[in-house]
Amino acid sequence: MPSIKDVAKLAGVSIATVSRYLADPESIRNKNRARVEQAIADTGYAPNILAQNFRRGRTGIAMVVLPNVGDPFFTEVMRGIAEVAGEKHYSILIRETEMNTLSLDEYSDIVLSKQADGIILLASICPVTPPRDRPSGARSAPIIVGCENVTPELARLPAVRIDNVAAAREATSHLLELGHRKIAFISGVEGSELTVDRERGYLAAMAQAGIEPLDGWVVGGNLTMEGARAATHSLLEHPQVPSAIFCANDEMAIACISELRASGLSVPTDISVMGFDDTRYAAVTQPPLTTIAQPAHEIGEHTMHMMMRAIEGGDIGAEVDIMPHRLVIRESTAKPAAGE
Amino acid sequence: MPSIKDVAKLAGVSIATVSRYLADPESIRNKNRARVEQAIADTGYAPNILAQNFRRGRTGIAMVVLPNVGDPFFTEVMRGIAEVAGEKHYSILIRETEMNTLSLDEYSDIVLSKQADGIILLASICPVTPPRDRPSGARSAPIIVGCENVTPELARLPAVRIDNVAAAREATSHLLELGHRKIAFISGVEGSELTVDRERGYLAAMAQAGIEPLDGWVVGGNLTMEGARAATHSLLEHPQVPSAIFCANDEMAIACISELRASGLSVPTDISVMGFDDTRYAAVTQPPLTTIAQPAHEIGEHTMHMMMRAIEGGDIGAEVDIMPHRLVIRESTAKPAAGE
DNA sequence: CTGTTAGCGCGTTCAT
DNA sequence: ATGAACGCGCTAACAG
Repeated sequence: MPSIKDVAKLAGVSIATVSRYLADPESIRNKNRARVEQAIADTGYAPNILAQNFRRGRTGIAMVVLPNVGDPFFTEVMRGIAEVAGEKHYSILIRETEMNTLSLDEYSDIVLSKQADGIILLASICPVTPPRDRPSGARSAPIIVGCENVTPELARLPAVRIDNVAAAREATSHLLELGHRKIAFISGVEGSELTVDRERGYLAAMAQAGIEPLDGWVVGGNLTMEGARAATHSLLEHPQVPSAIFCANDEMAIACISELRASGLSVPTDISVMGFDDTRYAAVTQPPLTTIAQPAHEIGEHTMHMMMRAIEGGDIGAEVDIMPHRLVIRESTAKPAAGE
Repeated sequence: MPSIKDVAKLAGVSIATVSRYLADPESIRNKNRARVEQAIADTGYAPNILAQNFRRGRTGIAMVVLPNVGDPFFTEVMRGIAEVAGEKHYSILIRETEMNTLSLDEYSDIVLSKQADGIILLASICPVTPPRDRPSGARSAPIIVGCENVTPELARLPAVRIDNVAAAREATSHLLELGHRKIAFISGVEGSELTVDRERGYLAAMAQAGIEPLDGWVVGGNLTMEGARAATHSLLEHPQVPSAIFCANDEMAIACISELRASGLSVPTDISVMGFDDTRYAAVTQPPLTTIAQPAHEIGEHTMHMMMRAIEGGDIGAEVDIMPHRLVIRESTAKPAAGE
């Protein structure tokens, strides 16, 4: 592994000249540039990024923490992140947290120990660990919340997301306008603000229509297929089986429909199902899913832009970037069956 | 940001002692250990991983290169990789290549420049760039092929995958046994061995049944939904519309079914559709998908294990780890309609 | 424009 | 068991 020193020696210049060439080839004399280029070719030299990063005190890595890499919505957000990251030669490091939630302090340690320059939280749960007392002068690490605010503690962090309350309210209203009154809600991960917000929107719409959801109509689904299956079952065993089910994401809606079908029910004839996210599966599901579209890719792009501004020194305070959402009506929702 | 020096000063010991404590807390005297621990707590010290890596000459990162992060099959492989990586404190860096294929040399540079300790190629295309002449003594970087062999040039690389030829042959045979004779194949990415292998399996089964596929029955789908849509269209416009379509992955099968439905055809009554991968969507699709199951998670685990062995010095040669596959019959395939 | 020098934080000899 | 000193590869300050 040739180092900058080998190149310098071979080219007959100092290592500083080579270093300058690397930073800006135009900054050295033509004559030397030619020799350096030749030496680089001859030695097969590639700069040691480890050393570069060490010297610069930065990693060029943004860490993305999310509950579930498999969710197509998150995937699309990640794509947006990766796209703008790539332009600026950042890499992104994915960390799937699933249930082992880290505290904010642990995330800070990650940045402080230079594993990453900053952290993007995608709808992940941060337990309510009170920030440890830090020695004075410890700058907090750049942390940006993508998609959703999570625990209340994070509410003051910079974020890029849609207005979940409003979106969930619109979704519920759509069902209401169709004539449904027995509307259930399969929520997300216990304790996440994302869930709280969407549930709040659901409850608000119901309240506005003068309906009080029965006990058992709001059930946790963990944003996963497995969770949604169990939730759907419990809904079907409810004394008042709902005529419409609003799922907090598409993933659950797909599993919900599958489960309904397995129970001999047809969608939307017997039960309407509504999703959230508008992932690429929403349109190909049978029946195609009525859902709330989020601009996933753009959310990712905005998040990473904000992150880079934060890394590169700008204090971005607690800026919150609210992105637009959109109700997409397809075929999984319809008027309730007569008699409902 | 406190450094090891600050801790040493506060504890009244040398930095070497602190360094030893970090490597093995038992290796220093009780008295000193207590003082070091206290000093670490007081300063809020966390080792600078950038410096550690620089010193050790390794990144602790494995780079995963794949064409499409959104594909649930790859996602599951990545999960397997990440799982075993995490146990050994490796991180994984995802690089989506889409169409901008890198040459093997460029991958080598990535490792040589210490962006990563090794590279895992997941069904990505490597263009046929002849390896650049390297100065003597340049060790080749650890590269492992997960899932599929890609270009013929990579055939000699260590790999973890199923027997794609055999699997595709079984899939096709299943259709044949049902009574189909007009069987089409929507293949993957042009130029990838993965495609070649599955196509070879398809052709072998057809040949064995004494059928020669018509021109236009084998059409590229790029492994994406968009590609599959177009491919399905072209199949429907074929003078001899097939009675069964074998898709090289589930993603395409799902889009294919959706497209068929949009054209007023029903699956499997009018046309049978067969997938490949058995992702988690396969079971919830309507109708549930007949497909070939690959042990995605295990493929990921094996791949990462192999990678770690390679990084940690063992020469693993061109070891190939063939994993088992399984035909999963669900409801998207059936006997052809009468008259076919 | 170029070379010399210092030092980033850590692991690792060598002494002691 | 511990401390002093060196160097990993590179960039940045300064002097020329």
